[in-house]
Amino acid sequence: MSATDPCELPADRKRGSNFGWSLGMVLRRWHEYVEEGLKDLPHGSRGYHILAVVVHEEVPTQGALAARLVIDRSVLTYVIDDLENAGLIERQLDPRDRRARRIVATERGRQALAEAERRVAHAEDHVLGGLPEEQRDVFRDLAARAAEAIHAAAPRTDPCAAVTSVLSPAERSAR
Amino acid sequence: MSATDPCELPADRKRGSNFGWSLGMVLRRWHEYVEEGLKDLPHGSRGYHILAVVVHEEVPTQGALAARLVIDRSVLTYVIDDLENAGLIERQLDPRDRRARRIVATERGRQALAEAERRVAHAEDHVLGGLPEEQRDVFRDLAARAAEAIHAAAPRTDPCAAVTSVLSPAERSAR
DNA sequence: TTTGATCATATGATCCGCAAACTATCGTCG
DNA sequence: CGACGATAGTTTGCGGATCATATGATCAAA
Repeated sequence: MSATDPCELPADRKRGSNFGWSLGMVLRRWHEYVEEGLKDLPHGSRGYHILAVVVHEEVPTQGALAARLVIDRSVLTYVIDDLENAGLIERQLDPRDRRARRIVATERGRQALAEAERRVAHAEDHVLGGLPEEQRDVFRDLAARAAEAIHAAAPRTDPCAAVTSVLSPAERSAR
Repeated sequence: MSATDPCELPADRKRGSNFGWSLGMVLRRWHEYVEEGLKDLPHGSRGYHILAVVVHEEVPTQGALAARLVIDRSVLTYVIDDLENAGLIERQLDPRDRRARRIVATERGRQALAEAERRVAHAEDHVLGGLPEEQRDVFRDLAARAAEAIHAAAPRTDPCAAVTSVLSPAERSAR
C-alpha cells in the first residue's frame, strides 16, 4: 500500500491524528521539569542548550551557534550575556576576524553542564515515565533523527502547495 | 581537553542531551506545515485540535474541553467564537445547567475536519519525511502514548524536589 | 579609499498566554 | 424564600517572549 497517498485516510489516524498535540504535551512537560531543575542556570533550558552545543561541538562563531540551534541572533546575545556573567562561558575575540566572537566554555561551564545533563536526564525519565524503559530510548532516538533530518533540510521547504481550501468556496467567500 | 574531539560524534551523548531541542524542532516544523495547510480554519492548528475533540469525543462542557486539551478556558472562548462564526460548531445551552455550553459540531464542521485531517496527515508525512516509513508510525505512537500518560498523570507532580543547585554555593551567592 | 557585505548588538513593535475581575447561574443552608 | 458561596464562561490587562529593523564595527574587494 502506498501510505504516502494523501487521499487515503488510514483508520487508526482518527484518534491518532493528534500528533502535534501529543508533541506539544510532551514538550510542555519536558519544559516544566527541566526548567524546574535548571533554574540556577541563567536562562534555564535555553542556556542549557547553548551551553551544551558550546561544550560538545565546535563553535565557529556566534551566528553559527544561532543557526545550529535555530534561534534568533538577538536572543542569543542576551542569553550569552548572562551565561558569561555567570562565568560559564567566555566571548573570545577572533584575531582573524574581529567582528566575530568565538564562544568557549569555562571549566565552571563544563562542570555546570555536566550537572545540568544529569538533571535533564533525570527529568526526561520523569517525563517519559509513562513509557516502558526501552521505548524511551527509542522515542528519544526517533525524535533526534527526525529533528536532525528537519534541520538538515532546507529551512523552509514548500509545504505541499498542492493543497486546496479546507472550507468550500462558498464558505470562503462568506468570510 | 582532548576529550572533545569535533570529528568524533558520540551518539549517546548527543542523544541524551538534546531531546527537548529535538522535540521543539519537530514540533516547530509540524506547526509550520500544519498552519500552512490549515490557514482557512479559524485558528489553524488550535481550531483543528478543538474541532477534532468536539467531533470525535463526547465532551460534556466547554470547561471539560479545555481540560481535555489542556488549554486555558479564556483562550477557548475566542477560538470557539470564531469557529462558531465560521459555522463549524455551535454553542448549545444545556437546559439542565444554563451556565454550561455544550459544544457540538455542525455538518460543515465535520466536513471541514475530515478535510483538515487529510491535510494534517499529509503535513505530518512531510515533517517526518526524514524517518523511514514504518518508524513514523512508531514515533507517532510513542508520542501519543507518552502524551496520554502525561495527561493522565497528576497535573503537576512535584518535579523531583531533591535536586540541588547546578552551580556551586559560591557561584550562587555571587549572583 | 570607498563600497557593499557580514557579525554582533540595541531598540521597538507585536503577539500570546495567563491571571484576575466580572457576569450569570447553580446548589445549599438558614 | 433568600442570601451566600461555588461554578461556567467571558472579558480585560499585564508581563514576557519573539521577531524585524536600525546601528556600529569590521572585513573583503574594486
